[in-house]
Amino acid sequence: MHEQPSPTHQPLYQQVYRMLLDRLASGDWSPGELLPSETALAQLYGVSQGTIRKALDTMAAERLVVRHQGRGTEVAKHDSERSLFQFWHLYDEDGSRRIPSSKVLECVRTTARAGEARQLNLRRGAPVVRIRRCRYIDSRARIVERITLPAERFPGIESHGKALPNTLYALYQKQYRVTIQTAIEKLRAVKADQNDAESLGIEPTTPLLEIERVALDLEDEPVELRVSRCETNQIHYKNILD
Amino acid sequence: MHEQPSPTHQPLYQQVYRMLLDRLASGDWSPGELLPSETALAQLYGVSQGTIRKALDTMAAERLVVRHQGRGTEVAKHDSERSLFQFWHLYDEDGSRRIPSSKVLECVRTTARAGEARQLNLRRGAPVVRIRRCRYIDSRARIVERITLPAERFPGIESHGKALPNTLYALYQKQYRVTIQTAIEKLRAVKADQNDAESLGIEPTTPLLEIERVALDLEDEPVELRVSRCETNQIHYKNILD
DNA sequence: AAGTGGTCTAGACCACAGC
DNA sequence: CTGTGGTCTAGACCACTTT
Repeated sequence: MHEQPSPTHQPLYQQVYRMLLDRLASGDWSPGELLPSETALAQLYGVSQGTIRKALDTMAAERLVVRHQGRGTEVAKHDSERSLFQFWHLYDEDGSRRIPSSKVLECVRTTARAGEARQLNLRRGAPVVRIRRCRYIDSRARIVERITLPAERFPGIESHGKALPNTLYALYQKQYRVTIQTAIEKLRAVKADQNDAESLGIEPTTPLLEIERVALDLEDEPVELRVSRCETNQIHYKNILD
Repeated sequence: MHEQPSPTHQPLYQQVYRMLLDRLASGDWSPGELLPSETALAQLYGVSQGTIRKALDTMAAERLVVRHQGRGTEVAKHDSERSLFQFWHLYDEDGSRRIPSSKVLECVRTTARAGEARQLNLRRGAPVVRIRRCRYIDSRARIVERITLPAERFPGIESHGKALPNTLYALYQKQYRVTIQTAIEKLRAVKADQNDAESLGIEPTTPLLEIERVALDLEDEPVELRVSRCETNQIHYKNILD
């Protein structure tokens, strides 16, 4: 079905993409569910199957959905595997990913500092939940993390206390209907401070890799701020440019 | 045109992609040139225009070619803009990319050390060219780099001496027909050594961000090893995960 | 005006999953 | 066997660039 050549003309498949994304974000379909088939969607939106296909292929490329030949198109789930492959960049010297374990040191509700408020797009003093945890690889403490969440998006999450699960993104999605879609990281080299040194069992002034991550949801709203400091003697951050 | 359903069956568009990639790698078309039109390629390979389109769209997604409506499909060129957007991840605090200037400290032909040989897929002691340079942002030295090239792929490059251009990838492509397609980076936090400290005008033990990059050509052969050490007070490494 | 890539459609056949 | 997504084709029309 064609339409008016208006000044704000967008290709059909982009319009369909937008509509499907909105429905995903509003929770019309849950992670793990199957979307209607291509032919059903084509009828629903009054376009050809090829147009639906192009929209779905785009969403698959962005990992919003997973296509299964013979089965259907599934809404992407934050199983531990996806978290690992999309959001975990720390590798061992031999090139293998190491799944760290975590120990929560602190998990409290408080108010946003100026920097946190700016990065999470909140007003200053807005309620946030702050988590500090230490992460272990081969039972050696390698990473200290400070995580800040807007309390409004995660009501009552602080009640988990120190029993918070290791894979937070799966928790966000399952319990709070928040899907992490993108993350922006800033990396710097810093000196370990007294706190870092104690948590990691190293001497102060040891160089650490600081990773400051802002995670965005399906609608590109920032929903998590995470600052990780890593001891990079045995591990490194791997990035592929292509 | 369909073909036999053999056990090694690959979709037509992937076969076409492969053939086009081979012709690109072998230099049948030069960077900046226009490929034959979709219809011409369709005739040439005996497939439909849609199949050619799918292959070309894939190549465009990988930045191997650039599509221009009304003009044609161009072989991607390593202008400074592309180098900047694909391979430069250091940003200012305000979020803008800073183009550094460079001063070459050393450019000599020598033999590969064990580590260099391993990463560049050479035998130990193979001839290499080693470059050391210092890079400046806002006329402050921020980065020291050690670059290692397999001499066979870049014959005579050492004769440039200290007059090497700032944008090396454009030189590789233009003068040596080597196109950098991918790069794999490993990031670590390290202490500045005596050399770093002198070059950057900082005190030893200052934490530096070390970026170890192996750059690959169109055929995924490693063709450059580059170790950069950056002072990250005013700049940071930015990475987007999506 | 001619030629290019971009969008959209319709229909055929194949490969795979599940009943 | 049915329904799903994956591949391939053919043709129409549009938007853009060049001559």
